[in-house]
Amino acid sequence: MGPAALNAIASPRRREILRLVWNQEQTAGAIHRAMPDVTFGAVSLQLRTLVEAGLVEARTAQRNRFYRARREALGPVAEILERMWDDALWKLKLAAELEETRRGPKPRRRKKKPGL
Amino acid sequence: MGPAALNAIASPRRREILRLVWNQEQTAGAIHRAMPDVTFGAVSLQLRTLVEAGLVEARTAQRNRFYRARREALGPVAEILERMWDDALWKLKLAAELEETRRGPKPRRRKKKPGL
DNA sequence: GATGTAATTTAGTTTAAACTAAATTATATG
DNA sequence: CATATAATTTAGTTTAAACTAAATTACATC
Repeated sequence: MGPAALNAIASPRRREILRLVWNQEQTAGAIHRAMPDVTFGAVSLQLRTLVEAGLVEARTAQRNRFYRARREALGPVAEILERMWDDALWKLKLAAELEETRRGPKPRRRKKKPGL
Repeated sequence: MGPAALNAIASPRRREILRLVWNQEQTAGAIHRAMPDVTFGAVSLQLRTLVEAGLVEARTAQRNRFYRARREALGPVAEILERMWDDALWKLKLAAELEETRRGPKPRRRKKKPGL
């Protein structure tokens, strides 16, 4: 548990990802599909932060990249997170939070590719 | 350990404060004097964050306000922090970090008070 | 080697945290 | 009540994190 790990679990988004890969590995694509309010790129960057903090590890297979939590790296904090996720009150709080912030990525006009 | 607590301990600055009030209470002034690279106002705001996260509590006496860590609120994380602070390697790392970032608040021209 | 799929990386933007200076609140003391 | 001390709060700025769109890499399949 270095400071990078403390920083990593401070972000709700990264905790969301951590939760998805907690009990079984998931591909980057599956993780992204589970959180449709952000782009694939954003998910990939957060995965990188988690890997660099040592909280998640990756395995490459063909065209996929499988991620899974390194629960042992969290030590006693693993239990804290599990309690947070299990707690019913918590679930309500999270639902309210998500309701507020999750309205999907704002649609932007796609830049026209300049023909050569 | 709510998410506010996880967020609170993610900040190096707040961990620095937490460390100062870990074993005995300190006045806001003493805390500020121990970190001369930021203003008193900045310290006060971080103290507020820590109190709101439930990690620190305050007691008022005369003109002073004494702060101390609520170690019990951190549960198993208390040990993690203590280990971080005790570890010699850690001390070196922190010293290097501080060397980089701590050069005191940038001096700014004081705005002249308009005479009425 | 063109096409398609999975994911990462880059460069730039937006959002939120941390900070500053100054104003303000509260309490004590002459 | 004026002055001084201790701390907080406010309003605005700076810095850093999170995000986006588009480009790029990597590996299959035709």
